[in-house]
Amino acid sequence: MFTITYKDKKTKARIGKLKTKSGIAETPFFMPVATRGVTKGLTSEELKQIKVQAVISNALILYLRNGSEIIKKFNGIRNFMNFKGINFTDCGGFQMYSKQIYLNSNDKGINFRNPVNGEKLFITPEKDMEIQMDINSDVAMSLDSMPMYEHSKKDIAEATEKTIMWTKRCKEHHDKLQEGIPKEKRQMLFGIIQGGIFEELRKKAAEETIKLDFDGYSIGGFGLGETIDEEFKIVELVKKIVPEEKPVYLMGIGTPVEILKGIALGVDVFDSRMPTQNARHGTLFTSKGNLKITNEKYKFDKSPVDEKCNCFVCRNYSKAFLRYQLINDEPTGKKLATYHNIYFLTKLIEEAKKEIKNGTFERFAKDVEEKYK
RNA sequence: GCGAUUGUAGUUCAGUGGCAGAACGUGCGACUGUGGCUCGCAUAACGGGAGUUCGAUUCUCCCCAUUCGCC
Repeated sequence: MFTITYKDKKTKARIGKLKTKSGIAETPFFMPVATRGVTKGLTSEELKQIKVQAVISNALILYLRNGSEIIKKFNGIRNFMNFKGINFTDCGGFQMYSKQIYLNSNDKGINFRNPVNGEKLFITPEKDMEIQMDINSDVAMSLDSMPMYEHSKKDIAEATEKTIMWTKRCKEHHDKLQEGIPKEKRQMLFGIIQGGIFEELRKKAAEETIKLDFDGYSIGGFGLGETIDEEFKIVELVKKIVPEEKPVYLMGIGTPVEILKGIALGVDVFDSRMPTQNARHGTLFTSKGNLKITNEKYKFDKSPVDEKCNCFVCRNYSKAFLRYQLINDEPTGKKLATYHNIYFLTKLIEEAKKEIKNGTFERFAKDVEEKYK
């Protein structure tokens, strides 16, 4: 299911192949978010053009508007959105972070308010597995209880315990739902490891989760206020516990610097709404660092967003054009900005892989980090 | 020409005899496992002149401009 093909000599970086029922993706890779079955602004054909290998949609959000029910009739999201790469689904535990829909939770599951019709929804680990099976993604996530960064250590410890409990229930129910399905046609399941920035909590969560033998392991709960050092100290710790031959997914992380730091520690999969959201709000990745395209200084600038970028936006459009469309809230401006940011990140990781094969990855990662300071 | 009306940020409008407000715009920033024509901060104004008053953007007069009506 996961094989490592190259290993960096100086860092823990590695290249691998993740084999799913819909095909193979080469790790490490970055997944744009496709929460409702679409990456805002981009068609599946454009994702293919950019060579995006995988996207991640959201089981809970899809369920709220009957998406999972509709998708089931299509035999899965692959047919529904016509994206022929790998489809991940997020369980929706992260939506405990959303004050708009989250109500409360207990040991059995999570109460959400469906904003569409005001209905109360109780999501249990079992229910969540069923929704993700309906969506028929290639890789599903176990349901976790999302701890808030600002919560007390006691609260985070409780959320971590609850997550471990739910993770077990997810695994058992998921196995049951797939009984009789040949292994190569099964949906994979990743277990989410929580624990905040506390080493002993993360350690315990990681140890308990790996006992259940998941197809991969997800590190959740970052990008919410902790420092980069706090974050990667924990990533390093979790990586020491997870067996080397299992893929590791650092959930929600998507800045160029953090992705490269993750790769250096042996993380294989990333996702984030940051590149798409930032694009819509006018912050673009470039080979020289972040560029705020809406700044007045680009008003008459005929040059492309990034001279070194080969994406179709940079080959065909000027900064002035992109700025003008973005400050006027033109959907096409947002689309082009999104295209560029996703292309940039995807390409960055492709370059990182070449550098790993060359044995020059460490230096490459340092250079990029310098530019994003 | 006569009568009336209104002049406050770039725009549309509040308001006050004693520090002048909003919205939108503009500028800058933020955004990390949903999302927003999102969020945060900043910017900037009393048409001109005279008078009354301790003090006028506010009251009075004149001028200029606006809008409406009438000839």
